[in-house]
Amino acid sequence: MPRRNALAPARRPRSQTPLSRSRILETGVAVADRDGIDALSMRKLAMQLGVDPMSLYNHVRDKDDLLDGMVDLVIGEIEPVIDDSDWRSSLRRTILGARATLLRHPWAPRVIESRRDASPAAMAYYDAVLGILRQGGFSVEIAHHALHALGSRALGFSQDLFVDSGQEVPPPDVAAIAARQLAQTHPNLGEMAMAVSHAGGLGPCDDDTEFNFALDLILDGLERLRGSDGIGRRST
Amino acid sequence: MPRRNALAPARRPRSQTPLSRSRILETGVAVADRDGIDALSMRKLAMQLGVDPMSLYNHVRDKDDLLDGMVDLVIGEIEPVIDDSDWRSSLRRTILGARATLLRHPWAPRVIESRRDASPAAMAYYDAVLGILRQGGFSVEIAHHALHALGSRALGFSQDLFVDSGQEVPPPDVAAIAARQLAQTHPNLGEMAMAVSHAGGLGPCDDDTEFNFALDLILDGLERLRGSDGIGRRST
DNA sequence: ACCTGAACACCGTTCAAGT
DNA sequence: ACCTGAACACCGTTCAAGT
Repeated sequence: MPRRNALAPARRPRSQTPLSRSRILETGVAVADRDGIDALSMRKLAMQLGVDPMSLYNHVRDKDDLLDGMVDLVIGEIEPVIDDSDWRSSLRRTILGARATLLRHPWAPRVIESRRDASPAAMAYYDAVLGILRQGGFSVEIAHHALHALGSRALGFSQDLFVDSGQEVPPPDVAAIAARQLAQTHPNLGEMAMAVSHAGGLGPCDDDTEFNFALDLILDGLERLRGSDGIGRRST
Repeated sequence: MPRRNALAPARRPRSQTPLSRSRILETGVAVADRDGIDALSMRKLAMQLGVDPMSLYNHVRDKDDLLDGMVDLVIGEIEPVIDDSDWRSSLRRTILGARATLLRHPWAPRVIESRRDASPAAMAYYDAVLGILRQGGFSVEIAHHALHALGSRALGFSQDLFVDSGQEVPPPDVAAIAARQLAQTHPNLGEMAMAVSHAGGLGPCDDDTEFNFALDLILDGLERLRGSDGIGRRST
């Protein structure tokens, strides 16, 4: 908790410390962490800093530049794990570390996906990930494919479509009824809903479990391609 | 091209055909296809329909409801391929079909990711995908994991972080210089940039190639788990 | 050099009034 | 029942003026 006053209500119209790009970015991250990214407007950020909205534009080109900087700050928090003994555990621990970081900034995934170019911190991170793969014996080509195959998972998140997070877990009996009704129109979804929760009802999925399952699936697949040159893949 | 007048400039202040939810949704899709999703405002959509902005609210709860409906329309275009002989090719062809559909609506992935709940069409699609897996011999548990592991890929897209699409391809000599300069600060990225394009320079990645690589990697991994109950997975 | 006030051109949406 | 005009409460950003 380094930024002591970042979240305190702006009591004085003037700020005591002079405005700076990094102060703006840090406050932006703090506001987004607290209120969500939709609540982050240039005007509100300025108010938080005790400053006129237009003053921000002396340190930040526009809102996109602000978001670029915030993303860079967050990705910069990630610390790649380099453990020369084993590419697989190095990469796995690195990615789970990235995941832990991004979980502290729930708004980050969506903003990261909307960026056009990789920020300096993202470049450094990807360079480290590539380094782990090359060190582990992957060809340049396969390492490149691997990065694409991991996609956002390389940074520790997966855009879960139609997420049920934030939805409350219904009591088992209600869930069972819902699942049965669902099965009438969508038998396979209904069956799944029935089976997903141990109680036999429709419960929310465990994000961490699913993330780890998919990550291991991909890492296993990559291990099988290690040492090959990436040529001659089957296409069914 | 069924909607003859959907894109014609609104010549008359009144529309001849009465407003309806489906006419609004179809026009919304058409406008987003043509101008991008950022250009789609309630006001602009109303103008396109030759109608007062507020009239839309008689058929659509709010903008989120509009986007929900547009997503439902697009996902409804996808036709799952059911070929009982082989789960793998059924699923593969289904997903590549979804991909072809979404490529016609470049705005859709981002909007899909922002939806809270699965639309009716999405429910039907996922039910079909689950059906393919169950028919193919997967346990409910593994089929469920598979859906999560596929993530957005089940719908035919992968959110490529920091995409270089839309960027022009530099001439080989310029690319080579850029790659060499990149290598000074980021050796592994530089090496990759050097190797990616056949000409030895930094070129844009082939989205289709990468999508297929990752899809096959996942399908291969799933095939290996087929028939198991999903219990007893290793965690490194 | 940095900050600011007023202003511009947009948003989504409410609400009361029309037909 | 459906449509509308005016209005509200927001946006990001330009620009000329201040210090």
